Amino acid sequence: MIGQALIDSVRSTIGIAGEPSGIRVVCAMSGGVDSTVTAALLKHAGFDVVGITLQLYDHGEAVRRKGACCAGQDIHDARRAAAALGIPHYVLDFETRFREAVIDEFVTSYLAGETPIPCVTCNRTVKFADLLERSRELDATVMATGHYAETRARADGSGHRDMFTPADVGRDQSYFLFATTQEQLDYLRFPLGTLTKAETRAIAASLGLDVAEKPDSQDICFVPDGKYADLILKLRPEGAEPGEIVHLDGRVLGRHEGIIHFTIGQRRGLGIAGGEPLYVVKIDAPSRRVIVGPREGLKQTDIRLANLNWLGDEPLGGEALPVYAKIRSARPPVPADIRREGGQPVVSIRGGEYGVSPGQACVLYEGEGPGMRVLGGGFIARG
RNA sequence: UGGGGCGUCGCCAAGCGGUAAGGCAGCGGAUUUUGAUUCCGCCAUUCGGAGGUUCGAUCCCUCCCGCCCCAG
Repeated sequence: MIGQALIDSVRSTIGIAGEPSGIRVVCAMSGGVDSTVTAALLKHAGFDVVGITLQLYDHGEAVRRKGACCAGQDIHDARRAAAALGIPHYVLDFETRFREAVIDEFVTSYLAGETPIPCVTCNRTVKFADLLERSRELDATVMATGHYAETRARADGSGHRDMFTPADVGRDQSYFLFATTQEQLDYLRFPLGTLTKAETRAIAASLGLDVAEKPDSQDICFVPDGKYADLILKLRPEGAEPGEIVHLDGRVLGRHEGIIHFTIGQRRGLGIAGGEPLYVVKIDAPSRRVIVGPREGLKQTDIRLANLNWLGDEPLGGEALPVYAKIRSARPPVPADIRREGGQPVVSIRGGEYGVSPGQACVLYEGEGPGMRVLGGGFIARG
């Protein structure tokens, strides 16, 4: 059952004055628990909900996969959930767009010796650009997704919204949302941001949703069995160019079957036994070399960012601004300073960080602890 | 073929008479809307080979095999 308090919370999250039935909300439905509950909450709160599911990649091989999304079984789940909720539902074929914007970039990035983060790419292109445009075409006032993050209207009456980390810190997905522009943020809503995952599941169960027990998604959605390298090799066989594994001190320790198999900070899979564990410290794409060294060799303080999405109140200048920076999804933000240096944003991690991988995201926060404001972020650049 | 040293899991390495530590690598699992990291678990009935001494040997003795070093 859904109580009045929860309904009020959902209405508050949407934050649009007026009768809910007169407010159209497009809800992105992946077929998973989170987005299904999001749609259900919106419906129960009285909004004019339209469900949209994107078909993103080949639906043949992913039909029975656990933890996938946006293909095969998940689309059926979404459609069925929408029918059960009594809301209109559309499935949009975004396969071509997804392939060009997300998969191709993913492959190119790995071949360049970087470690891409496709979830961010997908959010900033397919979901929050293309899908959002469709949502506007459908005359929706806002678009909602099942992400765990919060947005709130800015108190200055500007109509803009700020993004914050969610109530369930363990499920914080702000790391994957850093590239959301101010304009997109103003249009987006994340109704689950005030709930915990456990509460979401409980709501799904109490509403008798079929997806209540569905496993969480994990791994890269478009990679069938976790073997992302197989996908790259299928599309670009040259990714299998072997190369040398070289120690920081210059010794050649062995060979590898392609730089696409490695990411900075990686320890396992090197197949090299020594006195102490070795980590990938650097990947040199042109020479196909994978440089390894002790853990201490991973330490880095200055990080240059590419494609900065800045959500702060004041423009970022040459003066250092204290922030908290998060360079990987499963680690808390750490104290840092950000400034522009010759136009390019540079983040200085005060205590240094280990395993800074080009291609990954460096997300910036204001303050620390629960409910941190997201100041945007950028992709970690090489060098 | 004079002298000395060494040979223990794929790699490194303890044990030196009482019934095989540990690290690395590997494998499996947990965690994770990316890749990683991290954590947990597994991983030598056997100590180069053959004999001998002993209640009992990887540890002592003998011989053989294979490396390494110093001399030549």
